[in-house]
Amino acid sequence: MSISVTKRSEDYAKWYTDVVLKAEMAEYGPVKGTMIIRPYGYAIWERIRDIADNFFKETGHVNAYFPMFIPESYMKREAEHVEGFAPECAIVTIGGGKPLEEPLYIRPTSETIIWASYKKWIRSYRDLPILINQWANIVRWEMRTRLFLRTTEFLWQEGHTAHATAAEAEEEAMRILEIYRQISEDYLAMPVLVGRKTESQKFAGAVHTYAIEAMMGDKKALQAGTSHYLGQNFAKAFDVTFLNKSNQLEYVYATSWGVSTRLIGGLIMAHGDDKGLILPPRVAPYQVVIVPIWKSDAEKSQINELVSKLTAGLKSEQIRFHYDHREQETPGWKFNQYEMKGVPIRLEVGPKDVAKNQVVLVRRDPTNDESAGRKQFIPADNAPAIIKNMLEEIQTNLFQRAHDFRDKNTLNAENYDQFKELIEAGSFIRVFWAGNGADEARIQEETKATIRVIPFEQKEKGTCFYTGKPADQIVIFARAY
RNA sequence: CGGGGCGUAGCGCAGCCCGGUUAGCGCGCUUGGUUCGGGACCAAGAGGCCGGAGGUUCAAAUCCUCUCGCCCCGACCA
Repeated sequence: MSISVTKRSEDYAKWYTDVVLKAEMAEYGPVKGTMIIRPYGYAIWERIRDIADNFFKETGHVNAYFPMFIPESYMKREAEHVEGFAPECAIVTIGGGKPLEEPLYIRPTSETIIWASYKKWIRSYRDLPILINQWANIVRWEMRTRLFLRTTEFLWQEGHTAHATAAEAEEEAMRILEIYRQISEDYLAMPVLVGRKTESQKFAGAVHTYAIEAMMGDKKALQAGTSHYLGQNFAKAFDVTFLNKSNQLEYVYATSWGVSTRLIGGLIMAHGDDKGLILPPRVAPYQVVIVPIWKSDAEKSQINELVSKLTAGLKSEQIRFHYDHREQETPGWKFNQYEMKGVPIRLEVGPKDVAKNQVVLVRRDPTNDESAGRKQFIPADNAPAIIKNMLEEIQTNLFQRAHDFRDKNTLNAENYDQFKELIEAGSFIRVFWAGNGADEARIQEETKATIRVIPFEQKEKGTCFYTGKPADQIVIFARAY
């Protein structure tokens, strides 16, 4: 294990991989494109999972679990869906040593198997809505993989809801999108653009796809979560009807939505620096790490005494902490290690601190007042309260910095030449747009940039930068992960 | 699937062009001691059929052929 990571400015992709490996978040699995999520990385996922799960429960959703094997015939029911997913599916053809009568798809997403159940569950408008979420792993056979960002197997949650009206389903899709925005911005401190995807970018089988889109440290875009209004597409494919209040048979309206372990990749790239990870306090496995410094046994017991007072205070403030009293590592080694792991606040407790009843505090996040990485001395008795506030400050600071970075790197283009220049410099580009799918494909071909999102907030009208036609919407173009 | 790289100790690498007896280095690991406020030091150890198969040769980590795997860059995608 070398002692540092590749600099972000030297090779961003390498930096990213170095951080994932050296912060002990994940490592490569034996099969190409697979990933072993190590305890530290998994702890972050657990934070995200708990936060999301709470939001879902608060809005009336329940969890369930559907099988990972999907009969081939199910996959093929919805034409657009199978066309979109078939190329990236893994399929089981042998079971118990014998060829199977019907091949089994390993779920790339669970719409089909879930809607086969919904058909059995839904008779009347009184059975609606159904608001189910599942936490699961899924498999998509990607050609090009990267730890957390795109792996062959990944963890996610997928919500699948059934509604009596289009309006209600649309509302649901939007409600979830707003939850995703909050998770991303309020917890991961990762600012996102909220809006709709273009036809070419939408989910296979959806009527429309909504998404949150974030900017990474290299100014590329990351789709961080999607919420789909599926209309009656899956209800028709699986013949799921209900009797409405006027006793008429009608197809059910649907949504589906998901966020995945990709969020962890986003987290890394939104905040990390050349020393490694920087975690927002709200998702950090531990928000505070305490490193003792001692020489003699006498010092050791004094320090332990101070630390136990300290940790009692942290507990009562509900601050997650880790006391690293291992003696085989030196304090300096630990400092670097926890900076790599992005722990928001480090406390040092040594003999000098015992004498003054104080602790040394160092925060991980970059700050404008140059306190970043600088040691502050705080009274031990007030430490929990001070830390409590500082964690909030760190959370806000990280969001603000990421937000400023994105704004600074979001530029307008009036025409295609200007667009090409700006995209080379790497940034989000706001443009008036009146083009079609073919125009979008051509632009992608020529510049590698795609329409990331059509923001909901639309005020102005103008002239399309590409076609020159009058345009009533602004879209965001960028190169994406 | 196209282009590039890499497989030698747990990890990172050297050795390979120019074949030659016991295959090296750094980190990590073990034991003992000294250390500990920014990646400690000393001493003694453990650890490898050089990715796999075949060939050339008196002799192969090294040369040739085939093969497997992984990583990176491009076309598909959360």
